[in-house]
Amino acid sequence: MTSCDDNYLSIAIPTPLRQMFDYLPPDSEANLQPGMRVQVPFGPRKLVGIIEAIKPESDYPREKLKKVSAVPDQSPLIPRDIMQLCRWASSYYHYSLGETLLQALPKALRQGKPATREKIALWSLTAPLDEAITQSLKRAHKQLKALQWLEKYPEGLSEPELREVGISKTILTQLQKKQRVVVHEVERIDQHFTEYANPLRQEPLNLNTEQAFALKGILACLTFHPVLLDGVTGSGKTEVYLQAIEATLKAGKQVLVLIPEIGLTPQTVRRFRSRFSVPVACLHSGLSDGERLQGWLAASRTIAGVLIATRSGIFTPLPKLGLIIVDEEHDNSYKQQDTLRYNARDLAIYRAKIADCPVVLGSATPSLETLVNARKGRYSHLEISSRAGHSRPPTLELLDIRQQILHEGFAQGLITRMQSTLDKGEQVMVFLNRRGYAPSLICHDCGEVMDCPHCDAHLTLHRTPPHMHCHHCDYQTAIPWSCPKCHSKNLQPAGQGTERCEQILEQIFPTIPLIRVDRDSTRRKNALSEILDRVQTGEPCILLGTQMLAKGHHFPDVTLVAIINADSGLFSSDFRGLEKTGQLILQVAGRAGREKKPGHVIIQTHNPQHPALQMLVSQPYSRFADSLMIERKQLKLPPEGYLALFRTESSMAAAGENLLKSLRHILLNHHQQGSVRVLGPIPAPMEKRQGRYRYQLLLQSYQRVSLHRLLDIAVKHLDSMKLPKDLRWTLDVDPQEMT
DNA sequence: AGCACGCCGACT
DNA sequence: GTCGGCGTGCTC
Repeated sequence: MTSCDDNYLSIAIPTPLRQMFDYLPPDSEANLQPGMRVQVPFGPRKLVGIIEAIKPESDYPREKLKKVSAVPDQSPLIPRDIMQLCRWASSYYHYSLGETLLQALPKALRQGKPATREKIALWSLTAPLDEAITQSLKRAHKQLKALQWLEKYPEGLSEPELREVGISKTILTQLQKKQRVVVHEVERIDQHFTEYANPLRQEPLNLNTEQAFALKGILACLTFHPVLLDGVTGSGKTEVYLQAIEATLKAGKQVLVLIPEIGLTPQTVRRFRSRFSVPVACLHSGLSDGERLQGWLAASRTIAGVLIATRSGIFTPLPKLGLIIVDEEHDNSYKQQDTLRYNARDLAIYRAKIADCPVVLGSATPSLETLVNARKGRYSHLEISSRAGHSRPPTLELLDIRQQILHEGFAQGLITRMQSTLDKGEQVMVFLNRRGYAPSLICHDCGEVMDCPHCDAHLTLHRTPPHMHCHHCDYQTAIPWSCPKCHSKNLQPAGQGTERCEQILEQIFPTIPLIRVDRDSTRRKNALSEILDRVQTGEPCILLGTQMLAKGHHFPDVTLVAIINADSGLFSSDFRGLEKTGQLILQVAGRAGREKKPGHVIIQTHNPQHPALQMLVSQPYSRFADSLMIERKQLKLPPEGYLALFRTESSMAAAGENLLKSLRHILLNHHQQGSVRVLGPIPAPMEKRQGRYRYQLLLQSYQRVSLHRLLDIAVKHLDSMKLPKDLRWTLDVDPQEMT
């Protein structure tokens, strides 16, 4: 409620200007509250803004104030807790509050569309499934699967829900033609999740001792407490999550589950939806703007009891929030790499504090940041060291390939092991973190390497379809006939990509089905889930792929995992390179094996004596992490020190460097006591990218507070400068990658 | 960041 | 004579 004195509205506007703008209330008698959406005239344009505060005075001359032109909603779209979260994010990441608040809303609302729930089309069976129908669809695998899902949900399923379980519109239309299914428009149910007699659809599984202990730890109290759930892959973390969610729902509270970008697979959603009868909403990049709005509304109106979302979901209102889960908390995709550069895992901690609820960070390979917090007692540390259902952990082995004859990157020893695994009727997974045919094309006569004209990077050679491709700026060109420098026709691919690997493996194992999984082979919608279905049949095959193989999926019939080029991760210019490599290797390793058939991992390396690799294969992850921590401590690097990185980008090579040089001077003048180190400016690891020159200035400190004080000064300084038109600067607090 | 205003070059 | 290049300045 606003008193009659409060006649000025402070409005957050989506502009990089770091200030609020005052407006007069609209003519209409609206119940105005902070967090409400407004439409305002702003210069020559009309913008959507958020009421940041209602106040009795304004510093701005009254006659110059403009009036709010419309108030589209009855109540705030940004509730108090989300406002608090955004204020914190805005100040911590030194980003405009207006832009922070607006990015917290789904695009449809940002664009001024009404916050209304639409009618939805629900699909359901025309008649119960019987033997005859099942028989008739014996060869139409997918159609039958669709009918089986619909049978379980007599109330009907929407298209997005069906898509999440791998059923496309095409399948539904086919079934509609056969009159097996019907579609009807219904009002969306506005039943709150608390009104379901039993939130469960399916009974929980039995927990082993460690799982039960972990669950108890999470539910020990329902007030704020962060928990690191440190469980090896296959230890049954998800079942612990599900039971913690169950308890939370039964207490009348909602749950937010954050998942890495590629982790939000149909299988994940399926698992949650089959367990719970209350609505499970989800938000991820595969949805349309309209679908995202509906998911957001279901969560913020307490219709959904559970929200599964990727990083931006951290900003979704959940009025009854009672538990946050961040799965695979070490995953890089929690860090936004542009605009507001937040880390959703870190925001999750703050949000749980606001909501006064438990927050679970789950991982088999926790980030060093989280491990330190656990060790210092800020988080409770719950470990699950054994795999659920008595399955044995995978064994890891370093394969020394020094002085060995390599068959296009494969050591003979590895090929032999692959053969014997396939002979046993088991599956093999080959992990290679490089797309394309070869990472470069080189002139055998003069040594010239084909480079991207816009970046300091080699062009990747692709064979299907044949072209040269820059993975940094998307530049594409035909494969050259001859060397542009010496005109020799002797151009040779150098190094291995997945396409080339595929070709080689087909030669070595001509009778074995080979399945390639990378961004190129899975571009088509549903391609990945079709591939995964095929692997699940258990027939012997070779699964070849990139990162995509490492996340979210489990391949129980894979018993041998080969990591082809582990070395590329060992000497990365980024200080987190080793940590990321170790996590990746263990994540890949964790994909394999089951109860009676444990997985074995072979890591090809030229550096078998590398201490980190040694540690990784012979010791638990925590020891590996310890060894990395020593170095971080010595170098003042996270988690022992805090970093902030200024980046510049300009088509003129010197412009950015000069800006950062002047910034450096300002900072050193303001800050002589030396608790913050200012390093640089230096060129970015890839100085030129997309035709622009990039520089960086690194700030490093043991004290977060003094670092942020200095950042305030720096940002104020940069804001006051007028910069050449194409010179951009950004600030990255707690940068994840220094690229 | 947009977007308008404004002041100089090659076109129907 | 006009369309349009992007410099500069403002946004309650």
